[in-house]
Amino acid sequence: MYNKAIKDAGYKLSRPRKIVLELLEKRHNPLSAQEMHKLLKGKVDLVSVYRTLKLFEELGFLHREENIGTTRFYLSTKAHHHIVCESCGHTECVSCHHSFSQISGFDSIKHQLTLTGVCVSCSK
Amino acid sequence: MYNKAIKDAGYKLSRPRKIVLELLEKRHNPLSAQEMHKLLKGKVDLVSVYRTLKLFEELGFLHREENIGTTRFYLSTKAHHHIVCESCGHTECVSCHHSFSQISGFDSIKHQLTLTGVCVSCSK
DNA sequence: ATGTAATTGCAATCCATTTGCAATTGTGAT
DNA sequence: ATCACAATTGCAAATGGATTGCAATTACAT
Repeated sequence: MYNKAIKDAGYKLSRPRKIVLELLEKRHNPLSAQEMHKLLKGKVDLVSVYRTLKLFEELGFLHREENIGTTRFYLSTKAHHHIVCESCGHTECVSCHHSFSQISGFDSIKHQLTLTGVCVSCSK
Repeated sequence: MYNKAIKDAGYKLSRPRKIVLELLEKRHNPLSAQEMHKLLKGKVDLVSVYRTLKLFEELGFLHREENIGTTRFYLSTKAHHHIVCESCGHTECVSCHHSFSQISGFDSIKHQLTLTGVCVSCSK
């Protein structure tokens, strides 16, 4: 569990951290800091949400996805991608089978893929 | 030329539009609004840069690329990708040969790829 | 139970981008 | 060329996401 990863890395398992982690585990789709803050109904300060997300990302089990306007975060042992419905926001995981490591003239290549479309229920 | 596209669409070929277009044509790598504003040394107001870019994008010959922190724009008849050096900002075009059209449950799929790395001269 | 360093919450700040509005300018008609 | 007027600009102010400073609080080792 991720609780353990936090403690093992020498960080306190504080109330905000437990609450944010719980939320992320319940809803396993990408969420923005603001969305989490709203969903938590004032239980955790927005600033603490940001700081918590930053820590989780550093610990390697939270990944970010830059969208238009905000950044969304999702819990996972490994980074992957998501396709987001433009109209209802529904997301689905898309496994990553792309390698960009052989682009000439560059080292340590990282990539981020943003996929958007219209889901079946919205296209009717 | 893009001048023609602006006029054909019924928009005025104003001084800021000419200047921004000229800059984008000269430097054919992605630039942020702020970078353009700086490069233009006060010749065009930052707000006008933003409005001009918005228009060019609507007209279809300017494309956006979301990076961490800012959005960069590049002139092209068709969208493609770029790899950006994390340390010096140097960019290079990467042609797009990915098809994501067959993801089940989604229509009208669009994608945006962000590639970052460290270029040869910076990795020394 | 206690001490203390880590962490929180609030306010204030930062930075990219957008909006309101009066002044200016491009363009088509005269 | 000049005119007339809508489109467009530039400034100032506002917005919105994210970050920072700091005093008060809290997790946790002892």
